[in-house]
Parts: sequence; C-alpha cells; structure tokens
Amino acid sequence: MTRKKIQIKKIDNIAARQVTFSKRRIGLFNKAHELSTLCDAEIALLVFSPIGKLFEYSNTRLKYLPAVPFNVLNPYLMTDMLSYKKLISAILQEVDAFHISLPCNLEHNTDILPFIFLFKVKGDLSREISLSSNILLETFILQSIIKIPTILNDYTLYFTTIKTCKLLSQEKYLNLE
Amino acid sequence: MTRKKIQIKKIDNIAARQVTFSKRRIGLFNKAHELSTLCDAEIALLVFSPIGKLFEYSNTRLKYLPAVPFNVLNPYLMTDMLSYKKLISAILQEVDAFHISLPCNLEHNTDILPFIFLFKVKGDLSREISLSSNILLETFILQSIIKIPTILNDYTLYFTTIKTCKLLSQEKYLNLE
DNA sequence: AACTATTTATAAGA
DNA sequence: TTCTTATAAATAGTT
Repeated sequence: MTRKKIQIKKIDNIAARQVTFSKRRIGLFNKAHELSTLCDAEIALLVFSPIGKLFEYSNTRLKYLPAVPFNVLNPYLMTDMLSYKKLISAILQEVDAFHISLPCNLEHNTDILPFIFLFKVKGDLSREISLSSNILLETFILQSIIKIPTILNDYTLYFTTIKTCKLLSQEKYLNLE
Repeated sequence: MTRKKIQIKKIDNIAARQVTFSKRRIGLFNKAHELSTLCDAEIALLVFSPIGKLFEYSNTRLKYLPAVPFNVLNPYLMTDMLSYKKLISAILQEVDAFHISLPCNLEHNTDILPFIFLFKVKGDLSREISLSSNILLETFILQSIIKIPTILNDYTLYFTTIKTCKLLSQEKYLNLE
C-alpha cells in the first residue's frame, strides 16, 4: 500500500507478519468504528492474531453476543480461578449498565437482544440444569439459551435474552463476591 | 477522506448515509480479508446496516460461531417454513464440508470449535430437551451448548462442539429432506 | 454507478 | 516497539 505495492498473500517472515498484523488490525478497527459512527450501523468484529490473541470491537446490540465468545469464556483458557471471577464480575457490571441504558424503542428486536445472567447450581449439576431448562422452556419457549459450563462446578453461566433475564433475575441472579 | 475531510459523526441525510454505508462496508470487508490473508488471522465481522440488513465476513474456525447469530436463526425473522428449511440445509452442508476439511493440528483449540447439529424432538419438548442436556452434560461436562428453539416444534437446533457432535450424530443427526 | 481530488492507510526503513 | 515518509488505497463530493 505504500513504498511498494504488495500482493495479498500470507507474509512468510514471522516478524514482518506480526508488524503488519498490528498495523492493519488498528486500521481495521478504526474503519469499523468510523462506519458504525457515520452510518449508525451495529458492528461486531473479532480478530484472532496469528498467535491466537483475541481482539474485538463491537457496539450496542451485538455487544453481548460476540463480546463473550466461547473462546473467551471457555474454562480451558482460564488460567486460574481468580481471573475467572474477575471476568465474571466485569461481565456482570457491563450487563447492569447495558440493562439500565436500554432504549425503549427496540421494536421486535427486543426479542433477540442477547443478555447474560448467572445461575448458581448446587448438588447434581445436570439435574439442576434440566430444571432450569424446563423453567425457561415453559415460560419462554422461543427464547434462545446458551449454557456455558464453567470450571467452577458451583456456577453455570447462561446467556439468554432480556425477557428471560428479567424473570430469572428475581430469584436466580447471582452476585459474585 | 477526500474532496473534503469529514467529521466522524452520524450522517444526518439518510440517502447520503446509505451511500456511505455501502462504500465503507465494502472497504471494511476488503480490509478484513486482506488482514486475514496477509497475517493468517481468523476474523469474524458482522455488520448491520442502518435498516437492519446483516452483512458478514468470517473465515475458518470462527465461521460457525458468528455466521449464524441469534438474529439469523431466530424464528421471529423466518418468513416461512420453506426458507427455514433451506437455511438448515445450507448450514448442514457447510458443517459437513467444514468437518471434512478440519486440519489435524488444532491443538487445544479443538475443544472450542463451534459446531452445529440438529436434534429432533418428539412429544414433550421440554422433557426431551432436558434428556439431551443430561446426556451432553454427563459425557462432556465442560462442553458449551447453545440451544436454538425453532418455529417448527419438531426440531430444535443446537450449536455445540466437534466432540459433542460426533457422539450425538450417531443417533441424533437429522437429515432434512 | 463512475469519476477524481484529496485524505487516509500503510510498507519499508530508521 | 514507535516514528517517519513515500506511495498505494480509500473515499466525499460531484456527475
């Protein structure tokens, strides 16, 4: 793109590839931000570097779908219990902020807003989860539910929608710490 | 950026906003593609236009996570059963292709590859789903499962990982048509 | 959809 | 990494 025109193919030199990645990753994220601002578009952007580090950009409605992908929450990638608890706390804070700031004119899209809540499981994990599944299914048969089993057997993290979250938060919402 | 420098703020004029969106959306996707090619990076990019149309770009491992977001699969957005079946068929074809072409050197990331399979539910929907949850949990306690209830009560679409899919496909894999 | 004057992004070098 | 700069690429305003 400058000094010399390049071919768009994989850069062989590892150091050069990493440098280009860093530069272009920033450029791409800037473009994403500009597009979302200029055109009022909702954008989610996930980028894994060649060495597997995750970078992400997202705004508004899409935020809680791709901002917490499997990869981030997957217990295999958690180094210890403390970092896991910190992540959960951060998520909960964001959820609260998001919940409060929800606009009222969401129309039908309200139904598909991703949301996060925590559900504490005691004793028999599978039985409890089945129970919660039943509750959810009976009340919100068309809702989408994502279950993320955690490295802490006491906790199971669910993704679900606004409506479901409102119901379950009354009895199930969990405050870490 | 040219002819005149612009401020990065929402474009008021709707027609101008749509034109800018079209131009910049293409530019953004090109940049994403170049970054992924040059640097061997995995990228997922979702963009909703101001009028709600979804554009997406993704490659390899991330494909089946963001390529089928809630918004696309949500039954509220399905206009009829035919289009739904077409979507399912397309997904299954992609899944098969993806499955076959999986490289063998996925290391620990194999665990978090998103995968899609269909699970047919008969009779009591919630009871069947609880059963399947138990099966999954007993065998792959740390796997992530996403359940997408559909507009067709006979079918429930699950997202899960490679490992889980392999097990369940033996008895549960569903071939539409 | 095309054009083009400019701005922006960035490859190579330091 | 961070900066510099020559040049390629993207794009705002216009047709």
